[in-house]
Amino acid sequence: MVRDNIPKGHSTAAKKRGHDPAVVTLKAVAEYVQLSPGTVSAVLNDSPSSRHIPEVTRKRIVEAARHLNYKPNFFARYLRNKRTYTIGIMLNDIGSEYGGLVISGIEDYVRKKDYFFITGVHRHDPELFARYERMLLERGVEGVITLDLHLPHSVRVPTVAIAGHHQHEGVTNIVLDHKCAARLALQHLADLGHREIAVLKGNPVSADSSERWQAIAEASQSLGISIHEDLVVQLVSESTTPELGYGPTKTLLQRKRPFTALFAFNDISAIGAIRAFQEAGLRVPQDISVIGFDDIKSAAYQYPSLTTIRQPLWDIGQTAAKILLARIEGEEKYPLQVSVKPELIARESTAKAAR
Amino acid sequence: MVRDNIPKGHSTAAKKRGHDPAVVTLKAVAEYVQLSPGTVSAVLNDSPSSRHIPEVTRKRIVEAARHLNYKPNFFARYLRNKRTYTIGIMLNDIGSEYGGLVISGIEDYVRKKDYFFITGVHRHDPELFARYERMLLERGVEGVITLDLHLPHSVRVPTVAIAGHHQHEGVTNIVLDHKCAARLALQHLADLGHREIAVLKGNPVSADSSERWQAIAEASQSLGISIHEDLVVQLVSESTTPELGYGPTKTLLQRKRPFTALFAFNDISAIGAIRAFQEAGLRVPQDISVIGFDDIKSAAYQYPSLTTIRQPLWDIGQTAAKILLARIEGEEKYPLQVSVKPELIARESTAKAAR
DNA sequence: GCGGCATTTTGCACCGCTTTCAAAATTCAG
DNA sequence: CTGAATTTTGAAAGCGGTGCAAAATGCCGC
Repeated sequence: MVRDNIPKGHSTAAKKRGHDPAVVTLKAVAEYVQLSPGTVSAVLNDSPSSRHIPEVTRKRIVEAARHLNYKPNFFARYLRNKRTYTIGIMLNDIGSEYGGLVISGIEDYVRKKDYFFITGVHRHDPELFARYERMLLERGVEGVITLDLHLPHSVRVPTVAIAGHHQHEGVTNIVLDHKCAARLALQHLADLGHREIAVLKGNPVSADSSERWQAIAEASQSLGISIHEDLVVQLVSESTTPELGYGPTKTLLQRKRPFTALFAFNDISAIGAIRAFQEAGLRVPQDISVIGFDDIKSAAYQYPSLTTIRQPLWDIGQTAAKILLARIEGEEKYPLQVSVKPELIARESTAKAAR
Repeated sequence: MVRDNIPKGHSTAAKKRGHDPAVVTLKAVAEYVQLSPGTVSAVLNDSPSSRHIPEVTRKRIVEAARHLNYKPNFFARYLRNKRTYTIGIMLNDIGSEYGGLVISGIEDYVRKKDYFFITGVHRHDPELFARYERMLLERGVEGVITLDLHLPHSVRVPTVAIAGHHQHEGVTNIVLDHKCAARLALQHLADLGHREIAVLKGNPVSADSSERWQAIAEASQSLGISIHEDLVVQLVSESTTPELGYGPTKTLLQRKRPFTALFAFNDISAIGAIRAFQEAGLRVPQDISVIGFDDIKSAAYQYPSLTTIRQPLWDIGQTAAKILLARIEGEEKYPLQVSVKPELIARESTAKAAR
């Protein structure tokens, strides 16, 4: 497996512990231009106290800094300024399309504002959450965005909770309009003639599970569709792969209660559900219609392509970042809650009810 | 959309610039126990110089620290120790299953060792790479793992390049045995009677593209299968969704040259390809066999489930982390290259050739 | 009661940068 | 040519820790 080893002439971590002459400090620049560090610092930061520094000196300093390739030490600088221009993102898992889309929206915005982000992976485990919360704060994040998390308490920096439902001090919740989502989905199924509808209910550790289920229950009532308890299955896995929906759908089929449509908790579980149906010899959508949730990119490329309730995930990320950075930059007003609208994306996985 | 705004009594970033009395410093602990900061530091770090500190004092200090909830300031500490216990991960995109699996392997290992990781998102864009390289180094990463990247130069900290093919100073490359992979895939197809095989060739920005194609070309030769140039399509999108393979497969079909099997660059493009085939009225695997690459979790839940060449992605992440942390902890020997073996996972998307 | 040794504890310099304040240098009015 | 006004620069404190040389304290026997 291993092809080759070579010994290196110098150690790495050990080396750094002393003074590394390769790294250019402010003092080095100051010596180079024969001025004091204070003056150099003032010029390079264009600080108010540098108002009176003559143009020639200024230019001399700037050029020396460039020439020596001076990079201010991030840590030393923090010690004075208490700024890191960094936000923390607390998410379930790094490999899911859901999280990927949201982060992409966040990244795009914070990059434009010259901020950086670091991630903590909670995996819905309170201990992991606590660990990463500590690490993010230790590293000076100036704000936090959480994804799909029941925040146990408010964090000591400004926070935006995507899919957050508990109102903590200092936290903005960004939530989808679940009532609307449920209505869109169930109306769509009802219009196609479905009356016996099964539901994959989210794992309680997922932040949206309870609200979404609530909304489905209400909407089904008002549409006069009753959802039999035998047709409701709770997702139990914490996987972010189709496995999430595969097992529970098998369970559902075992119950032998007939149904013509399935409303899955999200697209990824819908994909697993379709797999389970097809293994059972049921065709989607001819025998069973399936509707997902989220509209991840893959949904459109499944066969059959997935009808789903779209969440504007990228925009949600963007919005979260925008609100957070505004607060970090001193804005004192912030929304307690931002509600976003879902959209029905009708594709191939839903069709007229068989009967 | 916005539900409510409230004004806050105090600003955030501004507040931090002064001295925040809420945060417990070493000095505060020292005052509390009526000892000097030096003594407290020595005890809390269990440093060699604390040898002579009596057990009672030691206990008193430790308890005070716990009681006051003292947390050493990460930045101040760095300034002395030059340690961050943090590695950087440079990856294409945060929402892909491929990257997710690798990171999961990395995370698992570094967490056990009490390290932390921060990510940079290069999106195969040299400018973005440079930007995030700077930011990671600025923030004191002690090592870097790159994923699916043509590293333009060696980094000034220990580096492990997953799917790295260029030998840079101080870099360990972890590579898959592509010859073996190509042989496994083509032999499998040949055994099923396929002779006209199409290939989705990776986008050149992907690190493995060239080696993989090379290996396929060689293996096909030695198996006596010739791959016609009309049956080779280059992936051009930089998407990490099935879209990646969908368009190119349409192109392939337009060329009208018959084939019975497709070897996709990876699973995600294979999924897009299958979609394209099915839209064209071609059944997989009855009309066309499709084989993917990577064995991401979703592969098993597609319909048809995907035959693929498995890369042990989680293990690769784990191995990368292990090698990197060993170097950071002072190990001077390290492998220049680690080669890992692929595996054929035969599922439903491949079958006997139609003719 | 005191020197001498061992045990505890304390200053202090430094990591690299920012910022204030005062001093030095220069210019200018009279 | 003097003194004030203005421009330019430097010295120093401090952010929060670490680590070491040196000081303070305690304890022993004589």
